[in-house]
Amino acid sequence: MAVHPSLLQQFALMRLFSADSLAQLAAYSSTHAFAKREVVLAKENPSSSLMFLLEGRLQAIDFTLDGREVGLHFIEEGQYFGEISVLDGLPSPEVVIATKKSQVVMVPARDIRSHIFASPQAIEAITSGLTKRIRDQANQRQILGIISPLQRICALLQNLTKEGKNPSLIANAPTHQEIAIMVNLTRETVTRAFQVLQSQGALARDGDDLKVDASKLKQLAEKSAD
Amino acid sequence: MAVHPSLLQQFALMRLFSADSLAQLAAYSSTHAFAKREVVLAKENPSSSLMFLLEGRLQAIDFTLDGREVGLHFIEEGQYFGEISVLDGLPSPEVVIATKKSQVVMVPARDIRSHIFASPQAIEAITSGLTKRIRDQANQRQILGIISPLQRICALLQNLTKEGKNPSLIANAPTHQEIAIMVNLTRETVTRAFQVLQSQGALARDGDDLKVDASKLKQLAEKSAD
DNA sequence: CTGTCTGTGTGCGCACAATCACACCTTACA
DNA sequence: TGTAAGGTGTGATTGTGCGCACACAGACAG
Repeated sequence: MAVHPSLLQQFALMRLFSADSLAQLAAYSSTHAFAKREVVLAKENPSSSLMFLLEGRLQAIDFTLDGREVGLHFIEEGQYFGEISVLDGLPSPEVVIATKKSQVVMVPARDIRSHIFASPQAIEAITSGLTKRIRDQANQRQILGIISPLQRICALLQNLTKEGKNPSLIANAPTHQEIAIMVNLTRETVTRAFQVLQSQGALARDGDDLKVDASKLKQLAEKSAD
Repeated sequence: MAVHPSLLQQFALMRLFSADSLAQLAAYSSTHAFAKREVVLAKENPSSSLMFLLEGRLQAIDFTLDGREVGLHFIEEGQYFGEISVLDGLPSPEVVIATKKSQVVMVPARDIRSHIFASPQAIEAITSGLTKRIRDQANQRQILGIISPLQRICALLQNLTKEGKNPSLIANAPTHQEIAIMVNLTRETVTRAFQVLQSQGALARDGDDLKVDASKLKQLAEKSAD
């Protein structure tokens, strides 16, 4: 329990609060370590917190009735999550799991909720975070409307390049399986699509990263007929 | 231009504002009529407004690169839409079209935005509206993870019954086509699935409405093997 | 250096939804 | 009342992603 206020200042959202508020929140916050594959946030979780990813990599997922995983989005270092429950007090709409060893800072919902609504800057930041989320989901939904698996994957890869700074590099590339559940495909189909992309020179592996040829990717994304 | 304040009071969100604010907003608001199929809100629309559906029925959709429609959600009488643009000032993430003759009330973004952030009740209502939207989208995404078309349709129908008050009736039932784009199927596949549901007694047409047997639907949704 | 575990590559057959084509039946409105 | 137009029903064909099976490579620990 209790972290140093400077830890919270690592995160853009928290920098919007006064030093007083920060100190107060820091007193109730805590850090937790998660091993790869571990569940960070479950759907039924009643004791909710606003969470910040200090280190590692997470994926928000859900499960269909028949037990299949569906991928919702990735969470990178510095991003926060769990806001939905904090804001409306309902159980989380998604499960968050660690795709690698991770460190998470948790700020209890009951402590931070009032601070958020009390600060004009904070509530603006939170709402614009929510609208971004809605835009991303709509965009992801649009990708699923594409018939061709290869094009779906291209579209997803384009999104991933946009999230990072470097448009020709995807750092800490997700596994084929992680990609597969994002675009409603099986791992095998992703593997096969990657073969094609690599043979076309649109994609290359570089250790944990993926090198991307943005223009070639765009071509393939637009028309698969070849 | 300029509507009567009592018109705005039709909508739950607007009742959170003071009489003064309402009168002010009403002065800048306007109503618009849309024919079936007409575009109510386009993606590029720069002059955004917060919009309220007074009468009729709308569907928020998007288009894939190859020109196919994807369905995002339905908008029923009394609901508002277009908040995303109003809040973050960016273009709309979706296209809204009228699925029947409709009446829409528009309140210009620049006028209402400050009122929203100034009222604690309003901003709470808006954020909980946003979180609901995110939950709905996540749920919809989960449905798309289901392999069996029939089960996908069952899951969607269950959602539609939850939205209305009567759990065994879907009023103003969408067309097969409108359903198809919601769950990534063709119109024909929806037609054929409906045959099955009707033969099982899980579904029955009643003019513009659909009668639903919730328990039978649930059974079918959980296991299609039959 | 051995064993285990996780991620990736690959072949093959089958189920099944997309696609195209057309017929039917309401509804709307000239 | 006639005449579109929009929505629905239906068959035949075909492409193709899924599923399963197994092989292989690298990482990591003991």
